[in-house]
Amino acid sequence: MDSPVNSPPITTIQFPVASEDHGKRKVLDEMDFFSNKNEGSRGHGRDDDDEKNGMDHFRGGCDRLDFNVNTGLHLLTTANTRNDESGVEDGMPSIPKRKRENVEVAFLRTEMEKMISENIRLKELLEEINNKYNDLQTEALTMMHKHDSQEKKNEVVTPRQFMDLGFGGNEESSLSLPEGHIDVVGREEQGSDSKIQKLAHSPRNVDQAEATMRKARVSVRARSDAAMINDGCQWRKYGQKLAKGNPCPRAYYRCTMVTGCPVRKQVQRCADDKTILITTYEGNHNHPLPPAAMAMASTTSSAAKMLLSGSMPSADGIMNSNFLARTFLPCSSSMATISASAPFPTITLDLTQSPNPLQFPKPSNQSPLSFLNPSQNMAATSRSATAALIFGQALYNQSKLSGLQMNAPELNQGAAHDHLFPPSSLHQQNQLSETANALATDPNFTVALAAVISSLIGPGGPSSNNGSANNNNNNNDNNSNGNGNATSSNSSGDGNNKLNSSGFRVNL
DNA sequence: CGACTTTGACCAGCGC
DNA sequence: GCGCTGGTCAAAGTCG
Repeated sequence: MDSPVNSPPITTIQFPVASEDHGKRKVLDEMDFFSNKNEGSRGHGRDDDDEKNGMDHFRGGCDRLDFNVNTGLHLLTTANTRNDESGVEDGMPSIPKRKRENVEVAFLRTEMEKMISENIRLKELLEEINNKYNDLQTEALTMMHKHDSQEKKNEVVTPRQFMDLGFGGNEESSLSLPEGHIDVVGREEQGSDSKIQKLAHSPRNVDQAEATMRKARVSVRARSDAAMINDGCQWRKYGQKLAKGNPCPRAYYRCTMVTGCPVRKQVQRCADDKTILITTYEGNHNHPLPPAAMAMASTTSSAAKMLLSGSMPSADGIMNSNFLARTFLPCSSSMATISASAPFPTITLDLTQSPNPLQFPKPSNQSPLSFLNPSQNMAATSRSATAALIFGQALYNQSKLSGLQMNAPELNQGAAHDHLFPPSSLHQQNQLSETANALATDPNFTVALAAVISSLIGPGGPSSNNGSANNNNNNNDNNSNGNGNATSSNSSGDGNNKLNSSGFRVNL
């Protein structure tokens, strides 16, 4: 790689970042930008120590500059080098040169301070945006709770459902439940509350929480001819059952990426519409995931956290239908529902309907999610994963609000609104904007999105999707040999790089 | 031969 | 207590 023999010393010396190569090349000191210029003039009898002292002084105060503003330094150094050389060759005295250096140092310091202040300002701006976002969410949750509290009287909750949802699924979500959780939601009159609180604080809380977390389920409905949607994970089928009320068998899979991973999923076709594939996830991965698998994993994890963290509008676990849709996707409807009537708390992401999440541009005659990929041949399963990713991030943001919701002082005050949101388009736009903002600013979202796009694009573009997604055109619905899809967690490494050139960012 | 699927058996929870 | 149902296990079969 490096050819120290033939290359001129100055041109081969790069930024310190790249100087960790093996070989004889010396690891350059932090300020080799400046020392370079001396190498050319070394042996001229110049007072290098003075310069070095000056640079050391500068270095001592500006360590952080090395990598952050190296480009600027490089440019200045280049110019400076020329000036220095000319200064020496022109016989210019060394004192003005030092003055120039001092000016440069002062200039760089000023630049650095500017950057720091800019950084602080941006952080404050981000914080402000987040606060506004949280406020809006809190307001929405408050109104939702008021709305729910009215309906609560007519609904019956089984103790198990309440318990499952009452104390969070994991330690994090458990902690997010304030002590007055039950009081806040006005259910203290229920006899089971004390029992639940006792359970929540018992030594076995962690075990039970884990069990509860595992019980929380995320169901994804998507139209697909494939036997299984491609979520990037590796699954192994361990059972199949004919469930009651559905002629299509239900297949049971467990994650095999790591032995002992608790994540399982059930795949079953909808009885009413066999083109709809219902995939139900349960549990959280206990291992690192390939980027291609992060979409669905983040979705299930986020949804489960939201379910179990008590961020639901009512503590009894009954969430109004379409609450999520109205909260996060005000322009959509009925895309996400939570059901507490099932044996386990289940959130259902319905990706079969027409609403267009986040109002991405949607070409006509295409799937509502086809904005994610211009190719109509793209596997519907991958589109589902992408949409699920968006849902997941929204759910995650929702889950982070649980504490806010529970601590909202106005939570129990009388309800003045019958609707969750006033029919204000401005409100909706603000909320949508905040949601999109939160999505875009979350690095996890970016990473996961990159993973999804990489899985969509694949090494050879949309037509060469990775592994299983490309095989999803099989029309053998009842063929249980669905694990041809399982080994699809590859092609993720370079996929991230392809993201930058995919042009997908335009849609964001 | 190892990994995976198939499929009947087994178990636990729940309702009657 | 019994039966139903969902979920899991594990032996046998299949596949590359």
